Amino acid sequence: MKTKEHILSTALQLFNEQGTAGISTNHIAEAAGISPGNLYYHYRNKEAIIRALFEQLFALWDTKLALPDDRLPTLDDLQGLVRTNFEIMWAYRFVYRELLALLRGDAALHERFVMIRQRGYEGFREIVSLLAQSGVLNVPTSDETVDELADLCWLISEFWMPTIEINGEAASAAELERGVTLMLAVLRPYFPD
Amino acid sequence: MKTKEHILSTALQLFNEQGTAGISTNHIAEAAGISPGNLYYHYRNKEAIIRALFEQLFALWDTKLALPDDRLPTLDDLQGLVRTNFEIMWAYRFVYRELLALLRGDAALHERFVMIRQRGYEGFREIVSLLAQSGVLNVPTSDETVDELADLCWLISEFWMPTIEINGEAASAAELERGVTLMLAVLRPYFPD
DNA sequence: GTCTATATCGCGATAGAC
DNA sequence: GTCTATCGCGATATAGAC
Repeated sequence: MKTKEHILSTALQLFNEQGTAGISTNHIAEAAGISPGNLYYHYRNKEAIIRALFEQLFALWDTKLALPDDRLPTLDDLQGLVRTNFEIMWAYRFVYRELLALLRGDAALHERFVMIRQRGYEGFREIVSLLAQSGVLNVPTSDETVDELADLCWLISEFWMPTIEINGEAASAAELERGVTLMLAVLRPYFPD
Repeated sequence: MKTKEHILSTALQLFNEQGTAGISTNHIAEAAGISPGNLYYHYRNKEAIIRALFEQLFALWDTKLALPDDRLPTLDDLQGLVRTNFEIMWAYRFVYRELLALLRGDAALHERFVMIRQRGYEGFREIVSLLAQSGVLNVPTSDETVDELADLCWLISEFWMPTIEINGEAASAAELERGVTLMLAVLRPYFPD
């Protein structure tokens, strides 16, 4: 299984550097130091490689974005979640750079992505709701404000990195942290006292 | 100049429907009812067509997103701006669906996009600041909260449509309006009284 | 301005030897 | 599992006639 994983990590690097459109299976094979034929032995085609990378991303989301299950979440937990998400998204940055284009070409992947994403969003919604319940946020739990705040936090979590990447330079730690700041700015009016 | 414009509108439609990656110059020519050679007479290559479409988008932004210059802007103006922006982005929806990929392949376009976008952001920043000055928002004009609110409104304005498009269906009017709602939710805590 | 014809290229994918 | 060799295809781009 070593070659199979090597292909994936090579492809990830190339996709992150140059985008999926400019990278062919030949490029990946050459960069991985194997023959094109060998690549096709391990993966049906480029689409399969992209799918496998998405699955790695899904697995990371699944394992690293867990909520504490023994206590109520705090504001720090929420910030940590967003920071971790930024890290994961940076490692797989080609994904959100061309997400809609990638999903349009692969209906099965699209469906799966939407499902996974929905789970992630609901986790977010749950945290905000629990913060409201525990009084960290001064919002009635049943209020639609909870939904709005969750939507806003989610939007930042998903699209803050693409936003700063538009300017061209690599996303610096300081710029990413600005995203966390903005999320807190959204919530700040609801801090008690 | 009729053919030249016809090529553009045909390409726009195809790009919006199927993305730029899947559409070749041959496809565009065929859909436009002209020969491939003729297309190349009018445009150097596909990149040139994409650039021309970006220029159309820039022109729309420039003419349609103007602030009132005879009075202070209102909250309604801000909402109208975002709605208009949504309309424009929908007409050129292929752009934000694969923005970072498109810009990476064309340094000159990238530079120009960043400049135009910067102008747009500053206009936004200006509105929020004026809303603060005129007391529509209860925020000290010099406060960093103005920057945060401007950043948040801008993020919604740019990425709300891509967000809802992830779910796969065409962006409905109701879903787009939700973006306006979220922007108001960001500002609401700062409404006077 | 527009067409047809064509040259060149690289990609995706497979067959068959090792 | 891995390689070499190769086929077929479609995309880009140009030449030259009309």
